[in-house]
Amino acid sequence: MHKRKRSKPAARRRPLSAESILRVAVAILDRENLDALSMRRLAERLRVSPMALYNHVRNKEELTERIVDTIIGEFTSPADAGAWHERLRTCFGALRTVCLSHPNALPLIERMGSISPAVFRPMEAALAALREAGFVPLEAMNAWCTLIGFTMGQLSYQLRKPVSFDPSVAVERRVLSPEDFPHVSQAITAVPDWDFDRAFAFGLDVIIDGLQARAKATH
Amino acid sequence: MHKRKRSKPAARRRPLSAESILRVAVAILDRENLDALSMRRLAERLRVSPMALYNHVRNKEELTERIVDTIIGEFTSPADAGAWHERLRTCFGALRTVCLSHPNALPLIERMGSISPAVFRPMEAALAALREAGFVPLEAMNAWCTLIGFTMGQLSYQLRKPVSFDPSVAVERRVLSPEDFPHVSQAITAVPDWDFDRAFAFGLDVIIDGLQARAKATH
DNA sequence: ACCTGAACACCGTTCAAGT
DNA sequence: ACCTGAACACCGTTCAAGT
Repeated sequence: MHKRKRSKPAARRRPLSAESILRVAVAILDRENLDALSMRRLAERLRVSPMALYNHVRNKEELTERIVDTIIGEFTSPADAGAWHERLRTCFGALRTVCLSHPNALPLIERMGSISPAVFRPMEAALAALREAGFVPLEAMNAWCTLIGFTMGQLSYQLRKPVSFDPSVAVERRVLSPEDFPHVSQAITAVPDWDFDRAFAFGLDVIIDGLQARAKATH
Repeated sequence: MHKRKRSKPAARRRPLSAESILRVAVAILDRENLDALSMRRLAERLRVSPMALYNHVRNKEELTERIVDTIIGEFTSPADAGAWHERLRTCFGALRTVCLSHPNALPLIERMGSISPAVFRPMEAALAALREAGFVPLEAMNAWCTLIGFTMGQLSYQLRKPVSFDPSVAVERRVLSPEDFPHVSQAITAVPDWDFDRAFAFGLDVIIDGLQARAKATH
């Protein structure tokens, strides 16, 4: 018989590893969505029994934490050179870009309980810039908290199920009446082309201006 | 026989209604957690078959959106009087307090796709103050976006599974080495008593300072 | 109009068994 | 050391049936 060696088991991959599991998991997340990421479907994609995964990952929670690590691991710190406020801008801009490249992962990022170096790299870069600006540790931590809160909070809005959050569809559906919400109504007609990039740049400028004023005040 | 009228069916409540369902659902959320909020457990608490719920609520998604509406509905707008920056402060402070009183609901709030007046009340109050400050609609919207992003993003950090996010436990577990993360390490030893209320006040001040500078600049 | 039980198609995970 | 199938205890939801 002319069977080729081991050709039958239908493209049975190289031995399962935490890396391959993680790679396929992120692929499911990016190409489908969060609901599609179940242990059973993941195993199916890897052509393996669901229980095989548990040899490489303790449980689903550990899997999701490692996914978050992998994603945040894509962040690269800004160069040490340049003005501190410029470094802050590129730091949080880069973090935002990473998160935007994996939009379905945001709920996992927001709810991660993990501790890995990856998570602290943006923090380290930001604190370095803030200390250089002259802030004492407490101020630097408060400033970091302001910047990361703003960045992630904006992303949360941007990546929400979009149609329904758009205030203009609320107007169409009559739940937002111009009598009860004059300013909201006026704002959405006056700003028909909402741009999250522009809003992020605006907010970052506002915060950095506020920080700069404080940095000068204490010097 | 001395059966009391209808006393047997074990405290079978008044007829099921969307209100009673919502009330019990929020109770489960507040006293247990998000995982405990399933249609089946909710029905059990209401002493009713799971399917009975579907006479009052289209599906679980509609239920969670109505929960978010109820919670955000607890927000009360600040009075129209006072300086615009003070009104902003009380507005976002009040919103934050509401969210903090239902800590397990934050993931639902962050992922709501709902449109109801409740959701736009804080926005209306903030835009009113911002317009009074002299911002044109686009600026006012950008400023709103900055403030709400910051507020919700901070809450997301504050309400994370706490132990594991605390950087100091990362140090204990050796994943955060002082050599690789000098500034993070220094910051957490220098600031042992982290206070989210203080951090929120700091961030709000920074943002409002930045906005105030802009408001003056254009006048 | 409202509620029910049975059933379906999913979950994550334990366990005993195989190599 | 790694993988498997069967089983358990859950989900949300459909459907046909009851009042």
